[in-house]
Amino acid sequence: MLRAKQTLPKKTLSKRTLSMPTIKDVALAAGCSTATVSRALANPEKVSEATRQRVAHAIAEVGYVPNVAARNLRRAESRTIVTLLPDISNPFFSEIINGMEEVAHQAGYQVLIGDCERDPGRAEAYFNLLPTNQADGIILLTSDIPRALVSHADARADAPLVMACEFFSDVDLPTVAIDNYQASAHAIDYLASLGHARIASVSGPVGNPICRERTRGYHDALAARGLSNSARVVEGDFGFRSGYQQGMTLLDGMEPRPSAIFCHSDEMAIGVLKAARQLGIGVPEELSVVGFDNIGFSEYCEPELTTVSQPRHEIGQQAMRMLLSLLAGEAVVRRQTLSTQLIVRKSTGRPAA
Amino acid sequence: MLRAKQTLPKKTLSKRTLSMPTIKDVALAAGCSTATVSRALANPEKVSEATRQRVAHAIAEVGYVPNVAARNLRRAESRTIVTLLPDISNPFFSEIINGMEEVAHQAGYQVLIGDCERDPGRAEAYFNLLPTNQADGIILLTSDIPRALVSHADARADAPLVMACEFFSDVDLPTVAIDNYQASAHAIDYLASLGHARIASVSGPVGNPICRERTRGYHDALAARGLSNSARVVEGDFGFRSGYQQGMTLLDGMEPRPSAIFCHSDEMAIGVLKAARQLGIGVPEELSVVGFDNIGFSEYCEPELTTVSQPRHEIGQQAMRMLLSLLAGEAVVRRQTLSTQLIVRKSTGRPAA
DNA sequence: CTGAAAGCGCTTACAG
DNA sequence: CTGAAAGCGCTTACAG
Repeated sequence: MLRAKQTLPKKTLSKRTLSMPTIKDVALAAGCSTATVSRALANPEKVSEATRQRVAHAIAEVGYVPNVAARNLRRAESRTIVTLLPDISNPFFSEIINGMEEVAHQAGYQVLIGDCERDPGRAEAYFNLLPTNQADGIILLTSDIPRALVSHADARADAPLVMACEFFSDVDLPTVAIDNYQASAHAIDYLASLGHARIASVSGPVGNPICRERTRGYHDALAARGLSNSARVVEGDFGFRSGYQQGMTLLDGMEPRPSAIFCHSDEMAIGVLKAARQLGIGVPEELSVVGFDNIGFSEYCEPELTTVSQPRHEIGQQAMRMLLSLLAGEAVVRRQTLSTQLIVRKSTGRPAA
Repeated sequence: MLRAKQTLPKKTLSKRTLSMPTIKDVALAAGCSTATVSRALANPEKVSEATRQRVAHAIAEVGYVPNVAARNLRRAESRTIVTLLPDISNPFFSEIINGMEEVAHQAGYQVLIGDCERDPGRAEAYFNLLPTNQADGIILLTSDIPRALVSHADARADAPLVMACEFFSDVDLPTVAIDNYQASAHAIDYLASLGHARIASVSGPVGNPICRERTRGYHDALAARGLSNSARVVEGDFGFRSGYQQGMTLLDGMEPRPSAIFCHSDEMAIGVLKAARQLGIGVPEELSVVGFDNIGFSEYCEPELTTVSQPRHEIGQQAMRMLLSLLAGEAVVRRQTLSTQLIVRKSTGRPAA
């Protein structure tokens, strides 16, 4: 009888030949009820040693694999976490995602990556996975989503929502991030200590709270050095092109020209590098440039980029841990701040004399 | 009675207050059976106009959203496609993924991104989603998976498996890709036509079929020009660092030094650029460099990179269309070849006289 | 065109 | 420690 099971058509990827053994088959083979098989799997301590053994053998014998769809339906969960990000093509996010997947997989969860780039409707579509149990929680890597999706209620209740890197100015969600104010102030301070007196900045979108924080740090650090007069901030969108364009604005138009530029992303800093090159401005002799994020490319551009490094892998891990704790109904430190590091490479130096 | 429904606790993301209306609620409100509601949704042509109307109103009234888990269990499908890729941090893939998501979402499918980088066991884990209906199909963006996962049976049957960009040397899966042999030969030809006689190459992993194709194109193109004697291929892994290292090997060690280097990826080409810079070798005056893929960086490195562009968005779209056709049981053109384009920028020129 | 009923594969009080 | 039974929310022959 058990032998018969084994002569089933060989498993292949074609649907036709596919008919997976169910919990019923296991129960039959083990000589117990499906309830007991289920328990042996989910709560082994509630099943006698002997039964557990028989079930284990039976499972191996028939080649049983639980049907997750059925389990999820019954348990009203999906074991899926979605992470919403603004742009999947930005390599900044990939290491964060790796960190998230690491802890998710270990806990038996999947992560679904939701790219919101094109269309704000996508964020809503992903949020709609929650009430229908198609997703158990969401990690937001962007604050740029329709405001209506997130409310104060979500912040107060045990909503399965975690922010990573970013935050909302008006809703206090559980968050893991760096101290953007400090990191920015520190970069400016480093530039000032080198002797720079005209330090400009290419910000990310000004509506973005973390960019505001960074710009606040920028202004305060300048003020502390008595350099406020030379402050100049232009707005980019984190991408190469906007860095190039705004680099042109700052370097071609302004008089006197800034001797240093602090950018809110490496891509923009690399765009600034290109603008400088095109204008024949030497980096770092005539211009210092600082980026943000320490993406892989920052070591391979010319010159190698000085940049603020975030612990991306760890951010991903912590954010996922936080979310899983929330799902488990555990108490959670609602605000985790990880430390950054200024990585000094070749794009910064003393200003020309 | 219907009014009562509307005073349910306001929807929030917290699970506690969550109790979504089901098809039963709709049936009640519409005064018909659940079967009819189901039909009105799935096969409206089987339901009378009047009933359809009542159902539509009832759905709006109670705020019904189908429970996808239940539907999937019943239909034995998941409406999820997984795409396996070697390394999520490589920006080459993001545009392909965008293309896939575009057509998937339109057809009511999700795409689950499976990063296989770390651990070959991950590929197997993703394949295991198939027989349990947690995924309906797989698009492979890598050929570097355990051999046992894919067999001839899969190629012959209507297995829901599609290859994009890559292919297996011994299993003929439905594939959408470029002609790597031609694209490579064409790049070499371009270099030769510029006057280069010593053209080296930094290949991707030599076990990779597409790299073999490219190397074959490289050799044949050299042979056609009588340049076989100077052929030299070193192996990289597509990443920046290996490009830099192998660039050093080619430029620092060899005598006579190659005057042009063809790389199997932009990242490696950018690594070669860095090696040349460090050795004081001018590009393109003393060395021409060609990359592959036309990633975003390639326009922002110094000098801007000449590279082979693949229609990444379209590859993603076509691969997904092919897979959905397979799932629909439709006939499919099993081999789609999309065209490439050599984008000439600043990293190539005539060799020094 | 419509409804009653069975069933997808699991889990979980409940009773013993 | 174990089993019978109900139920998660849908879909789909089957019969009318």
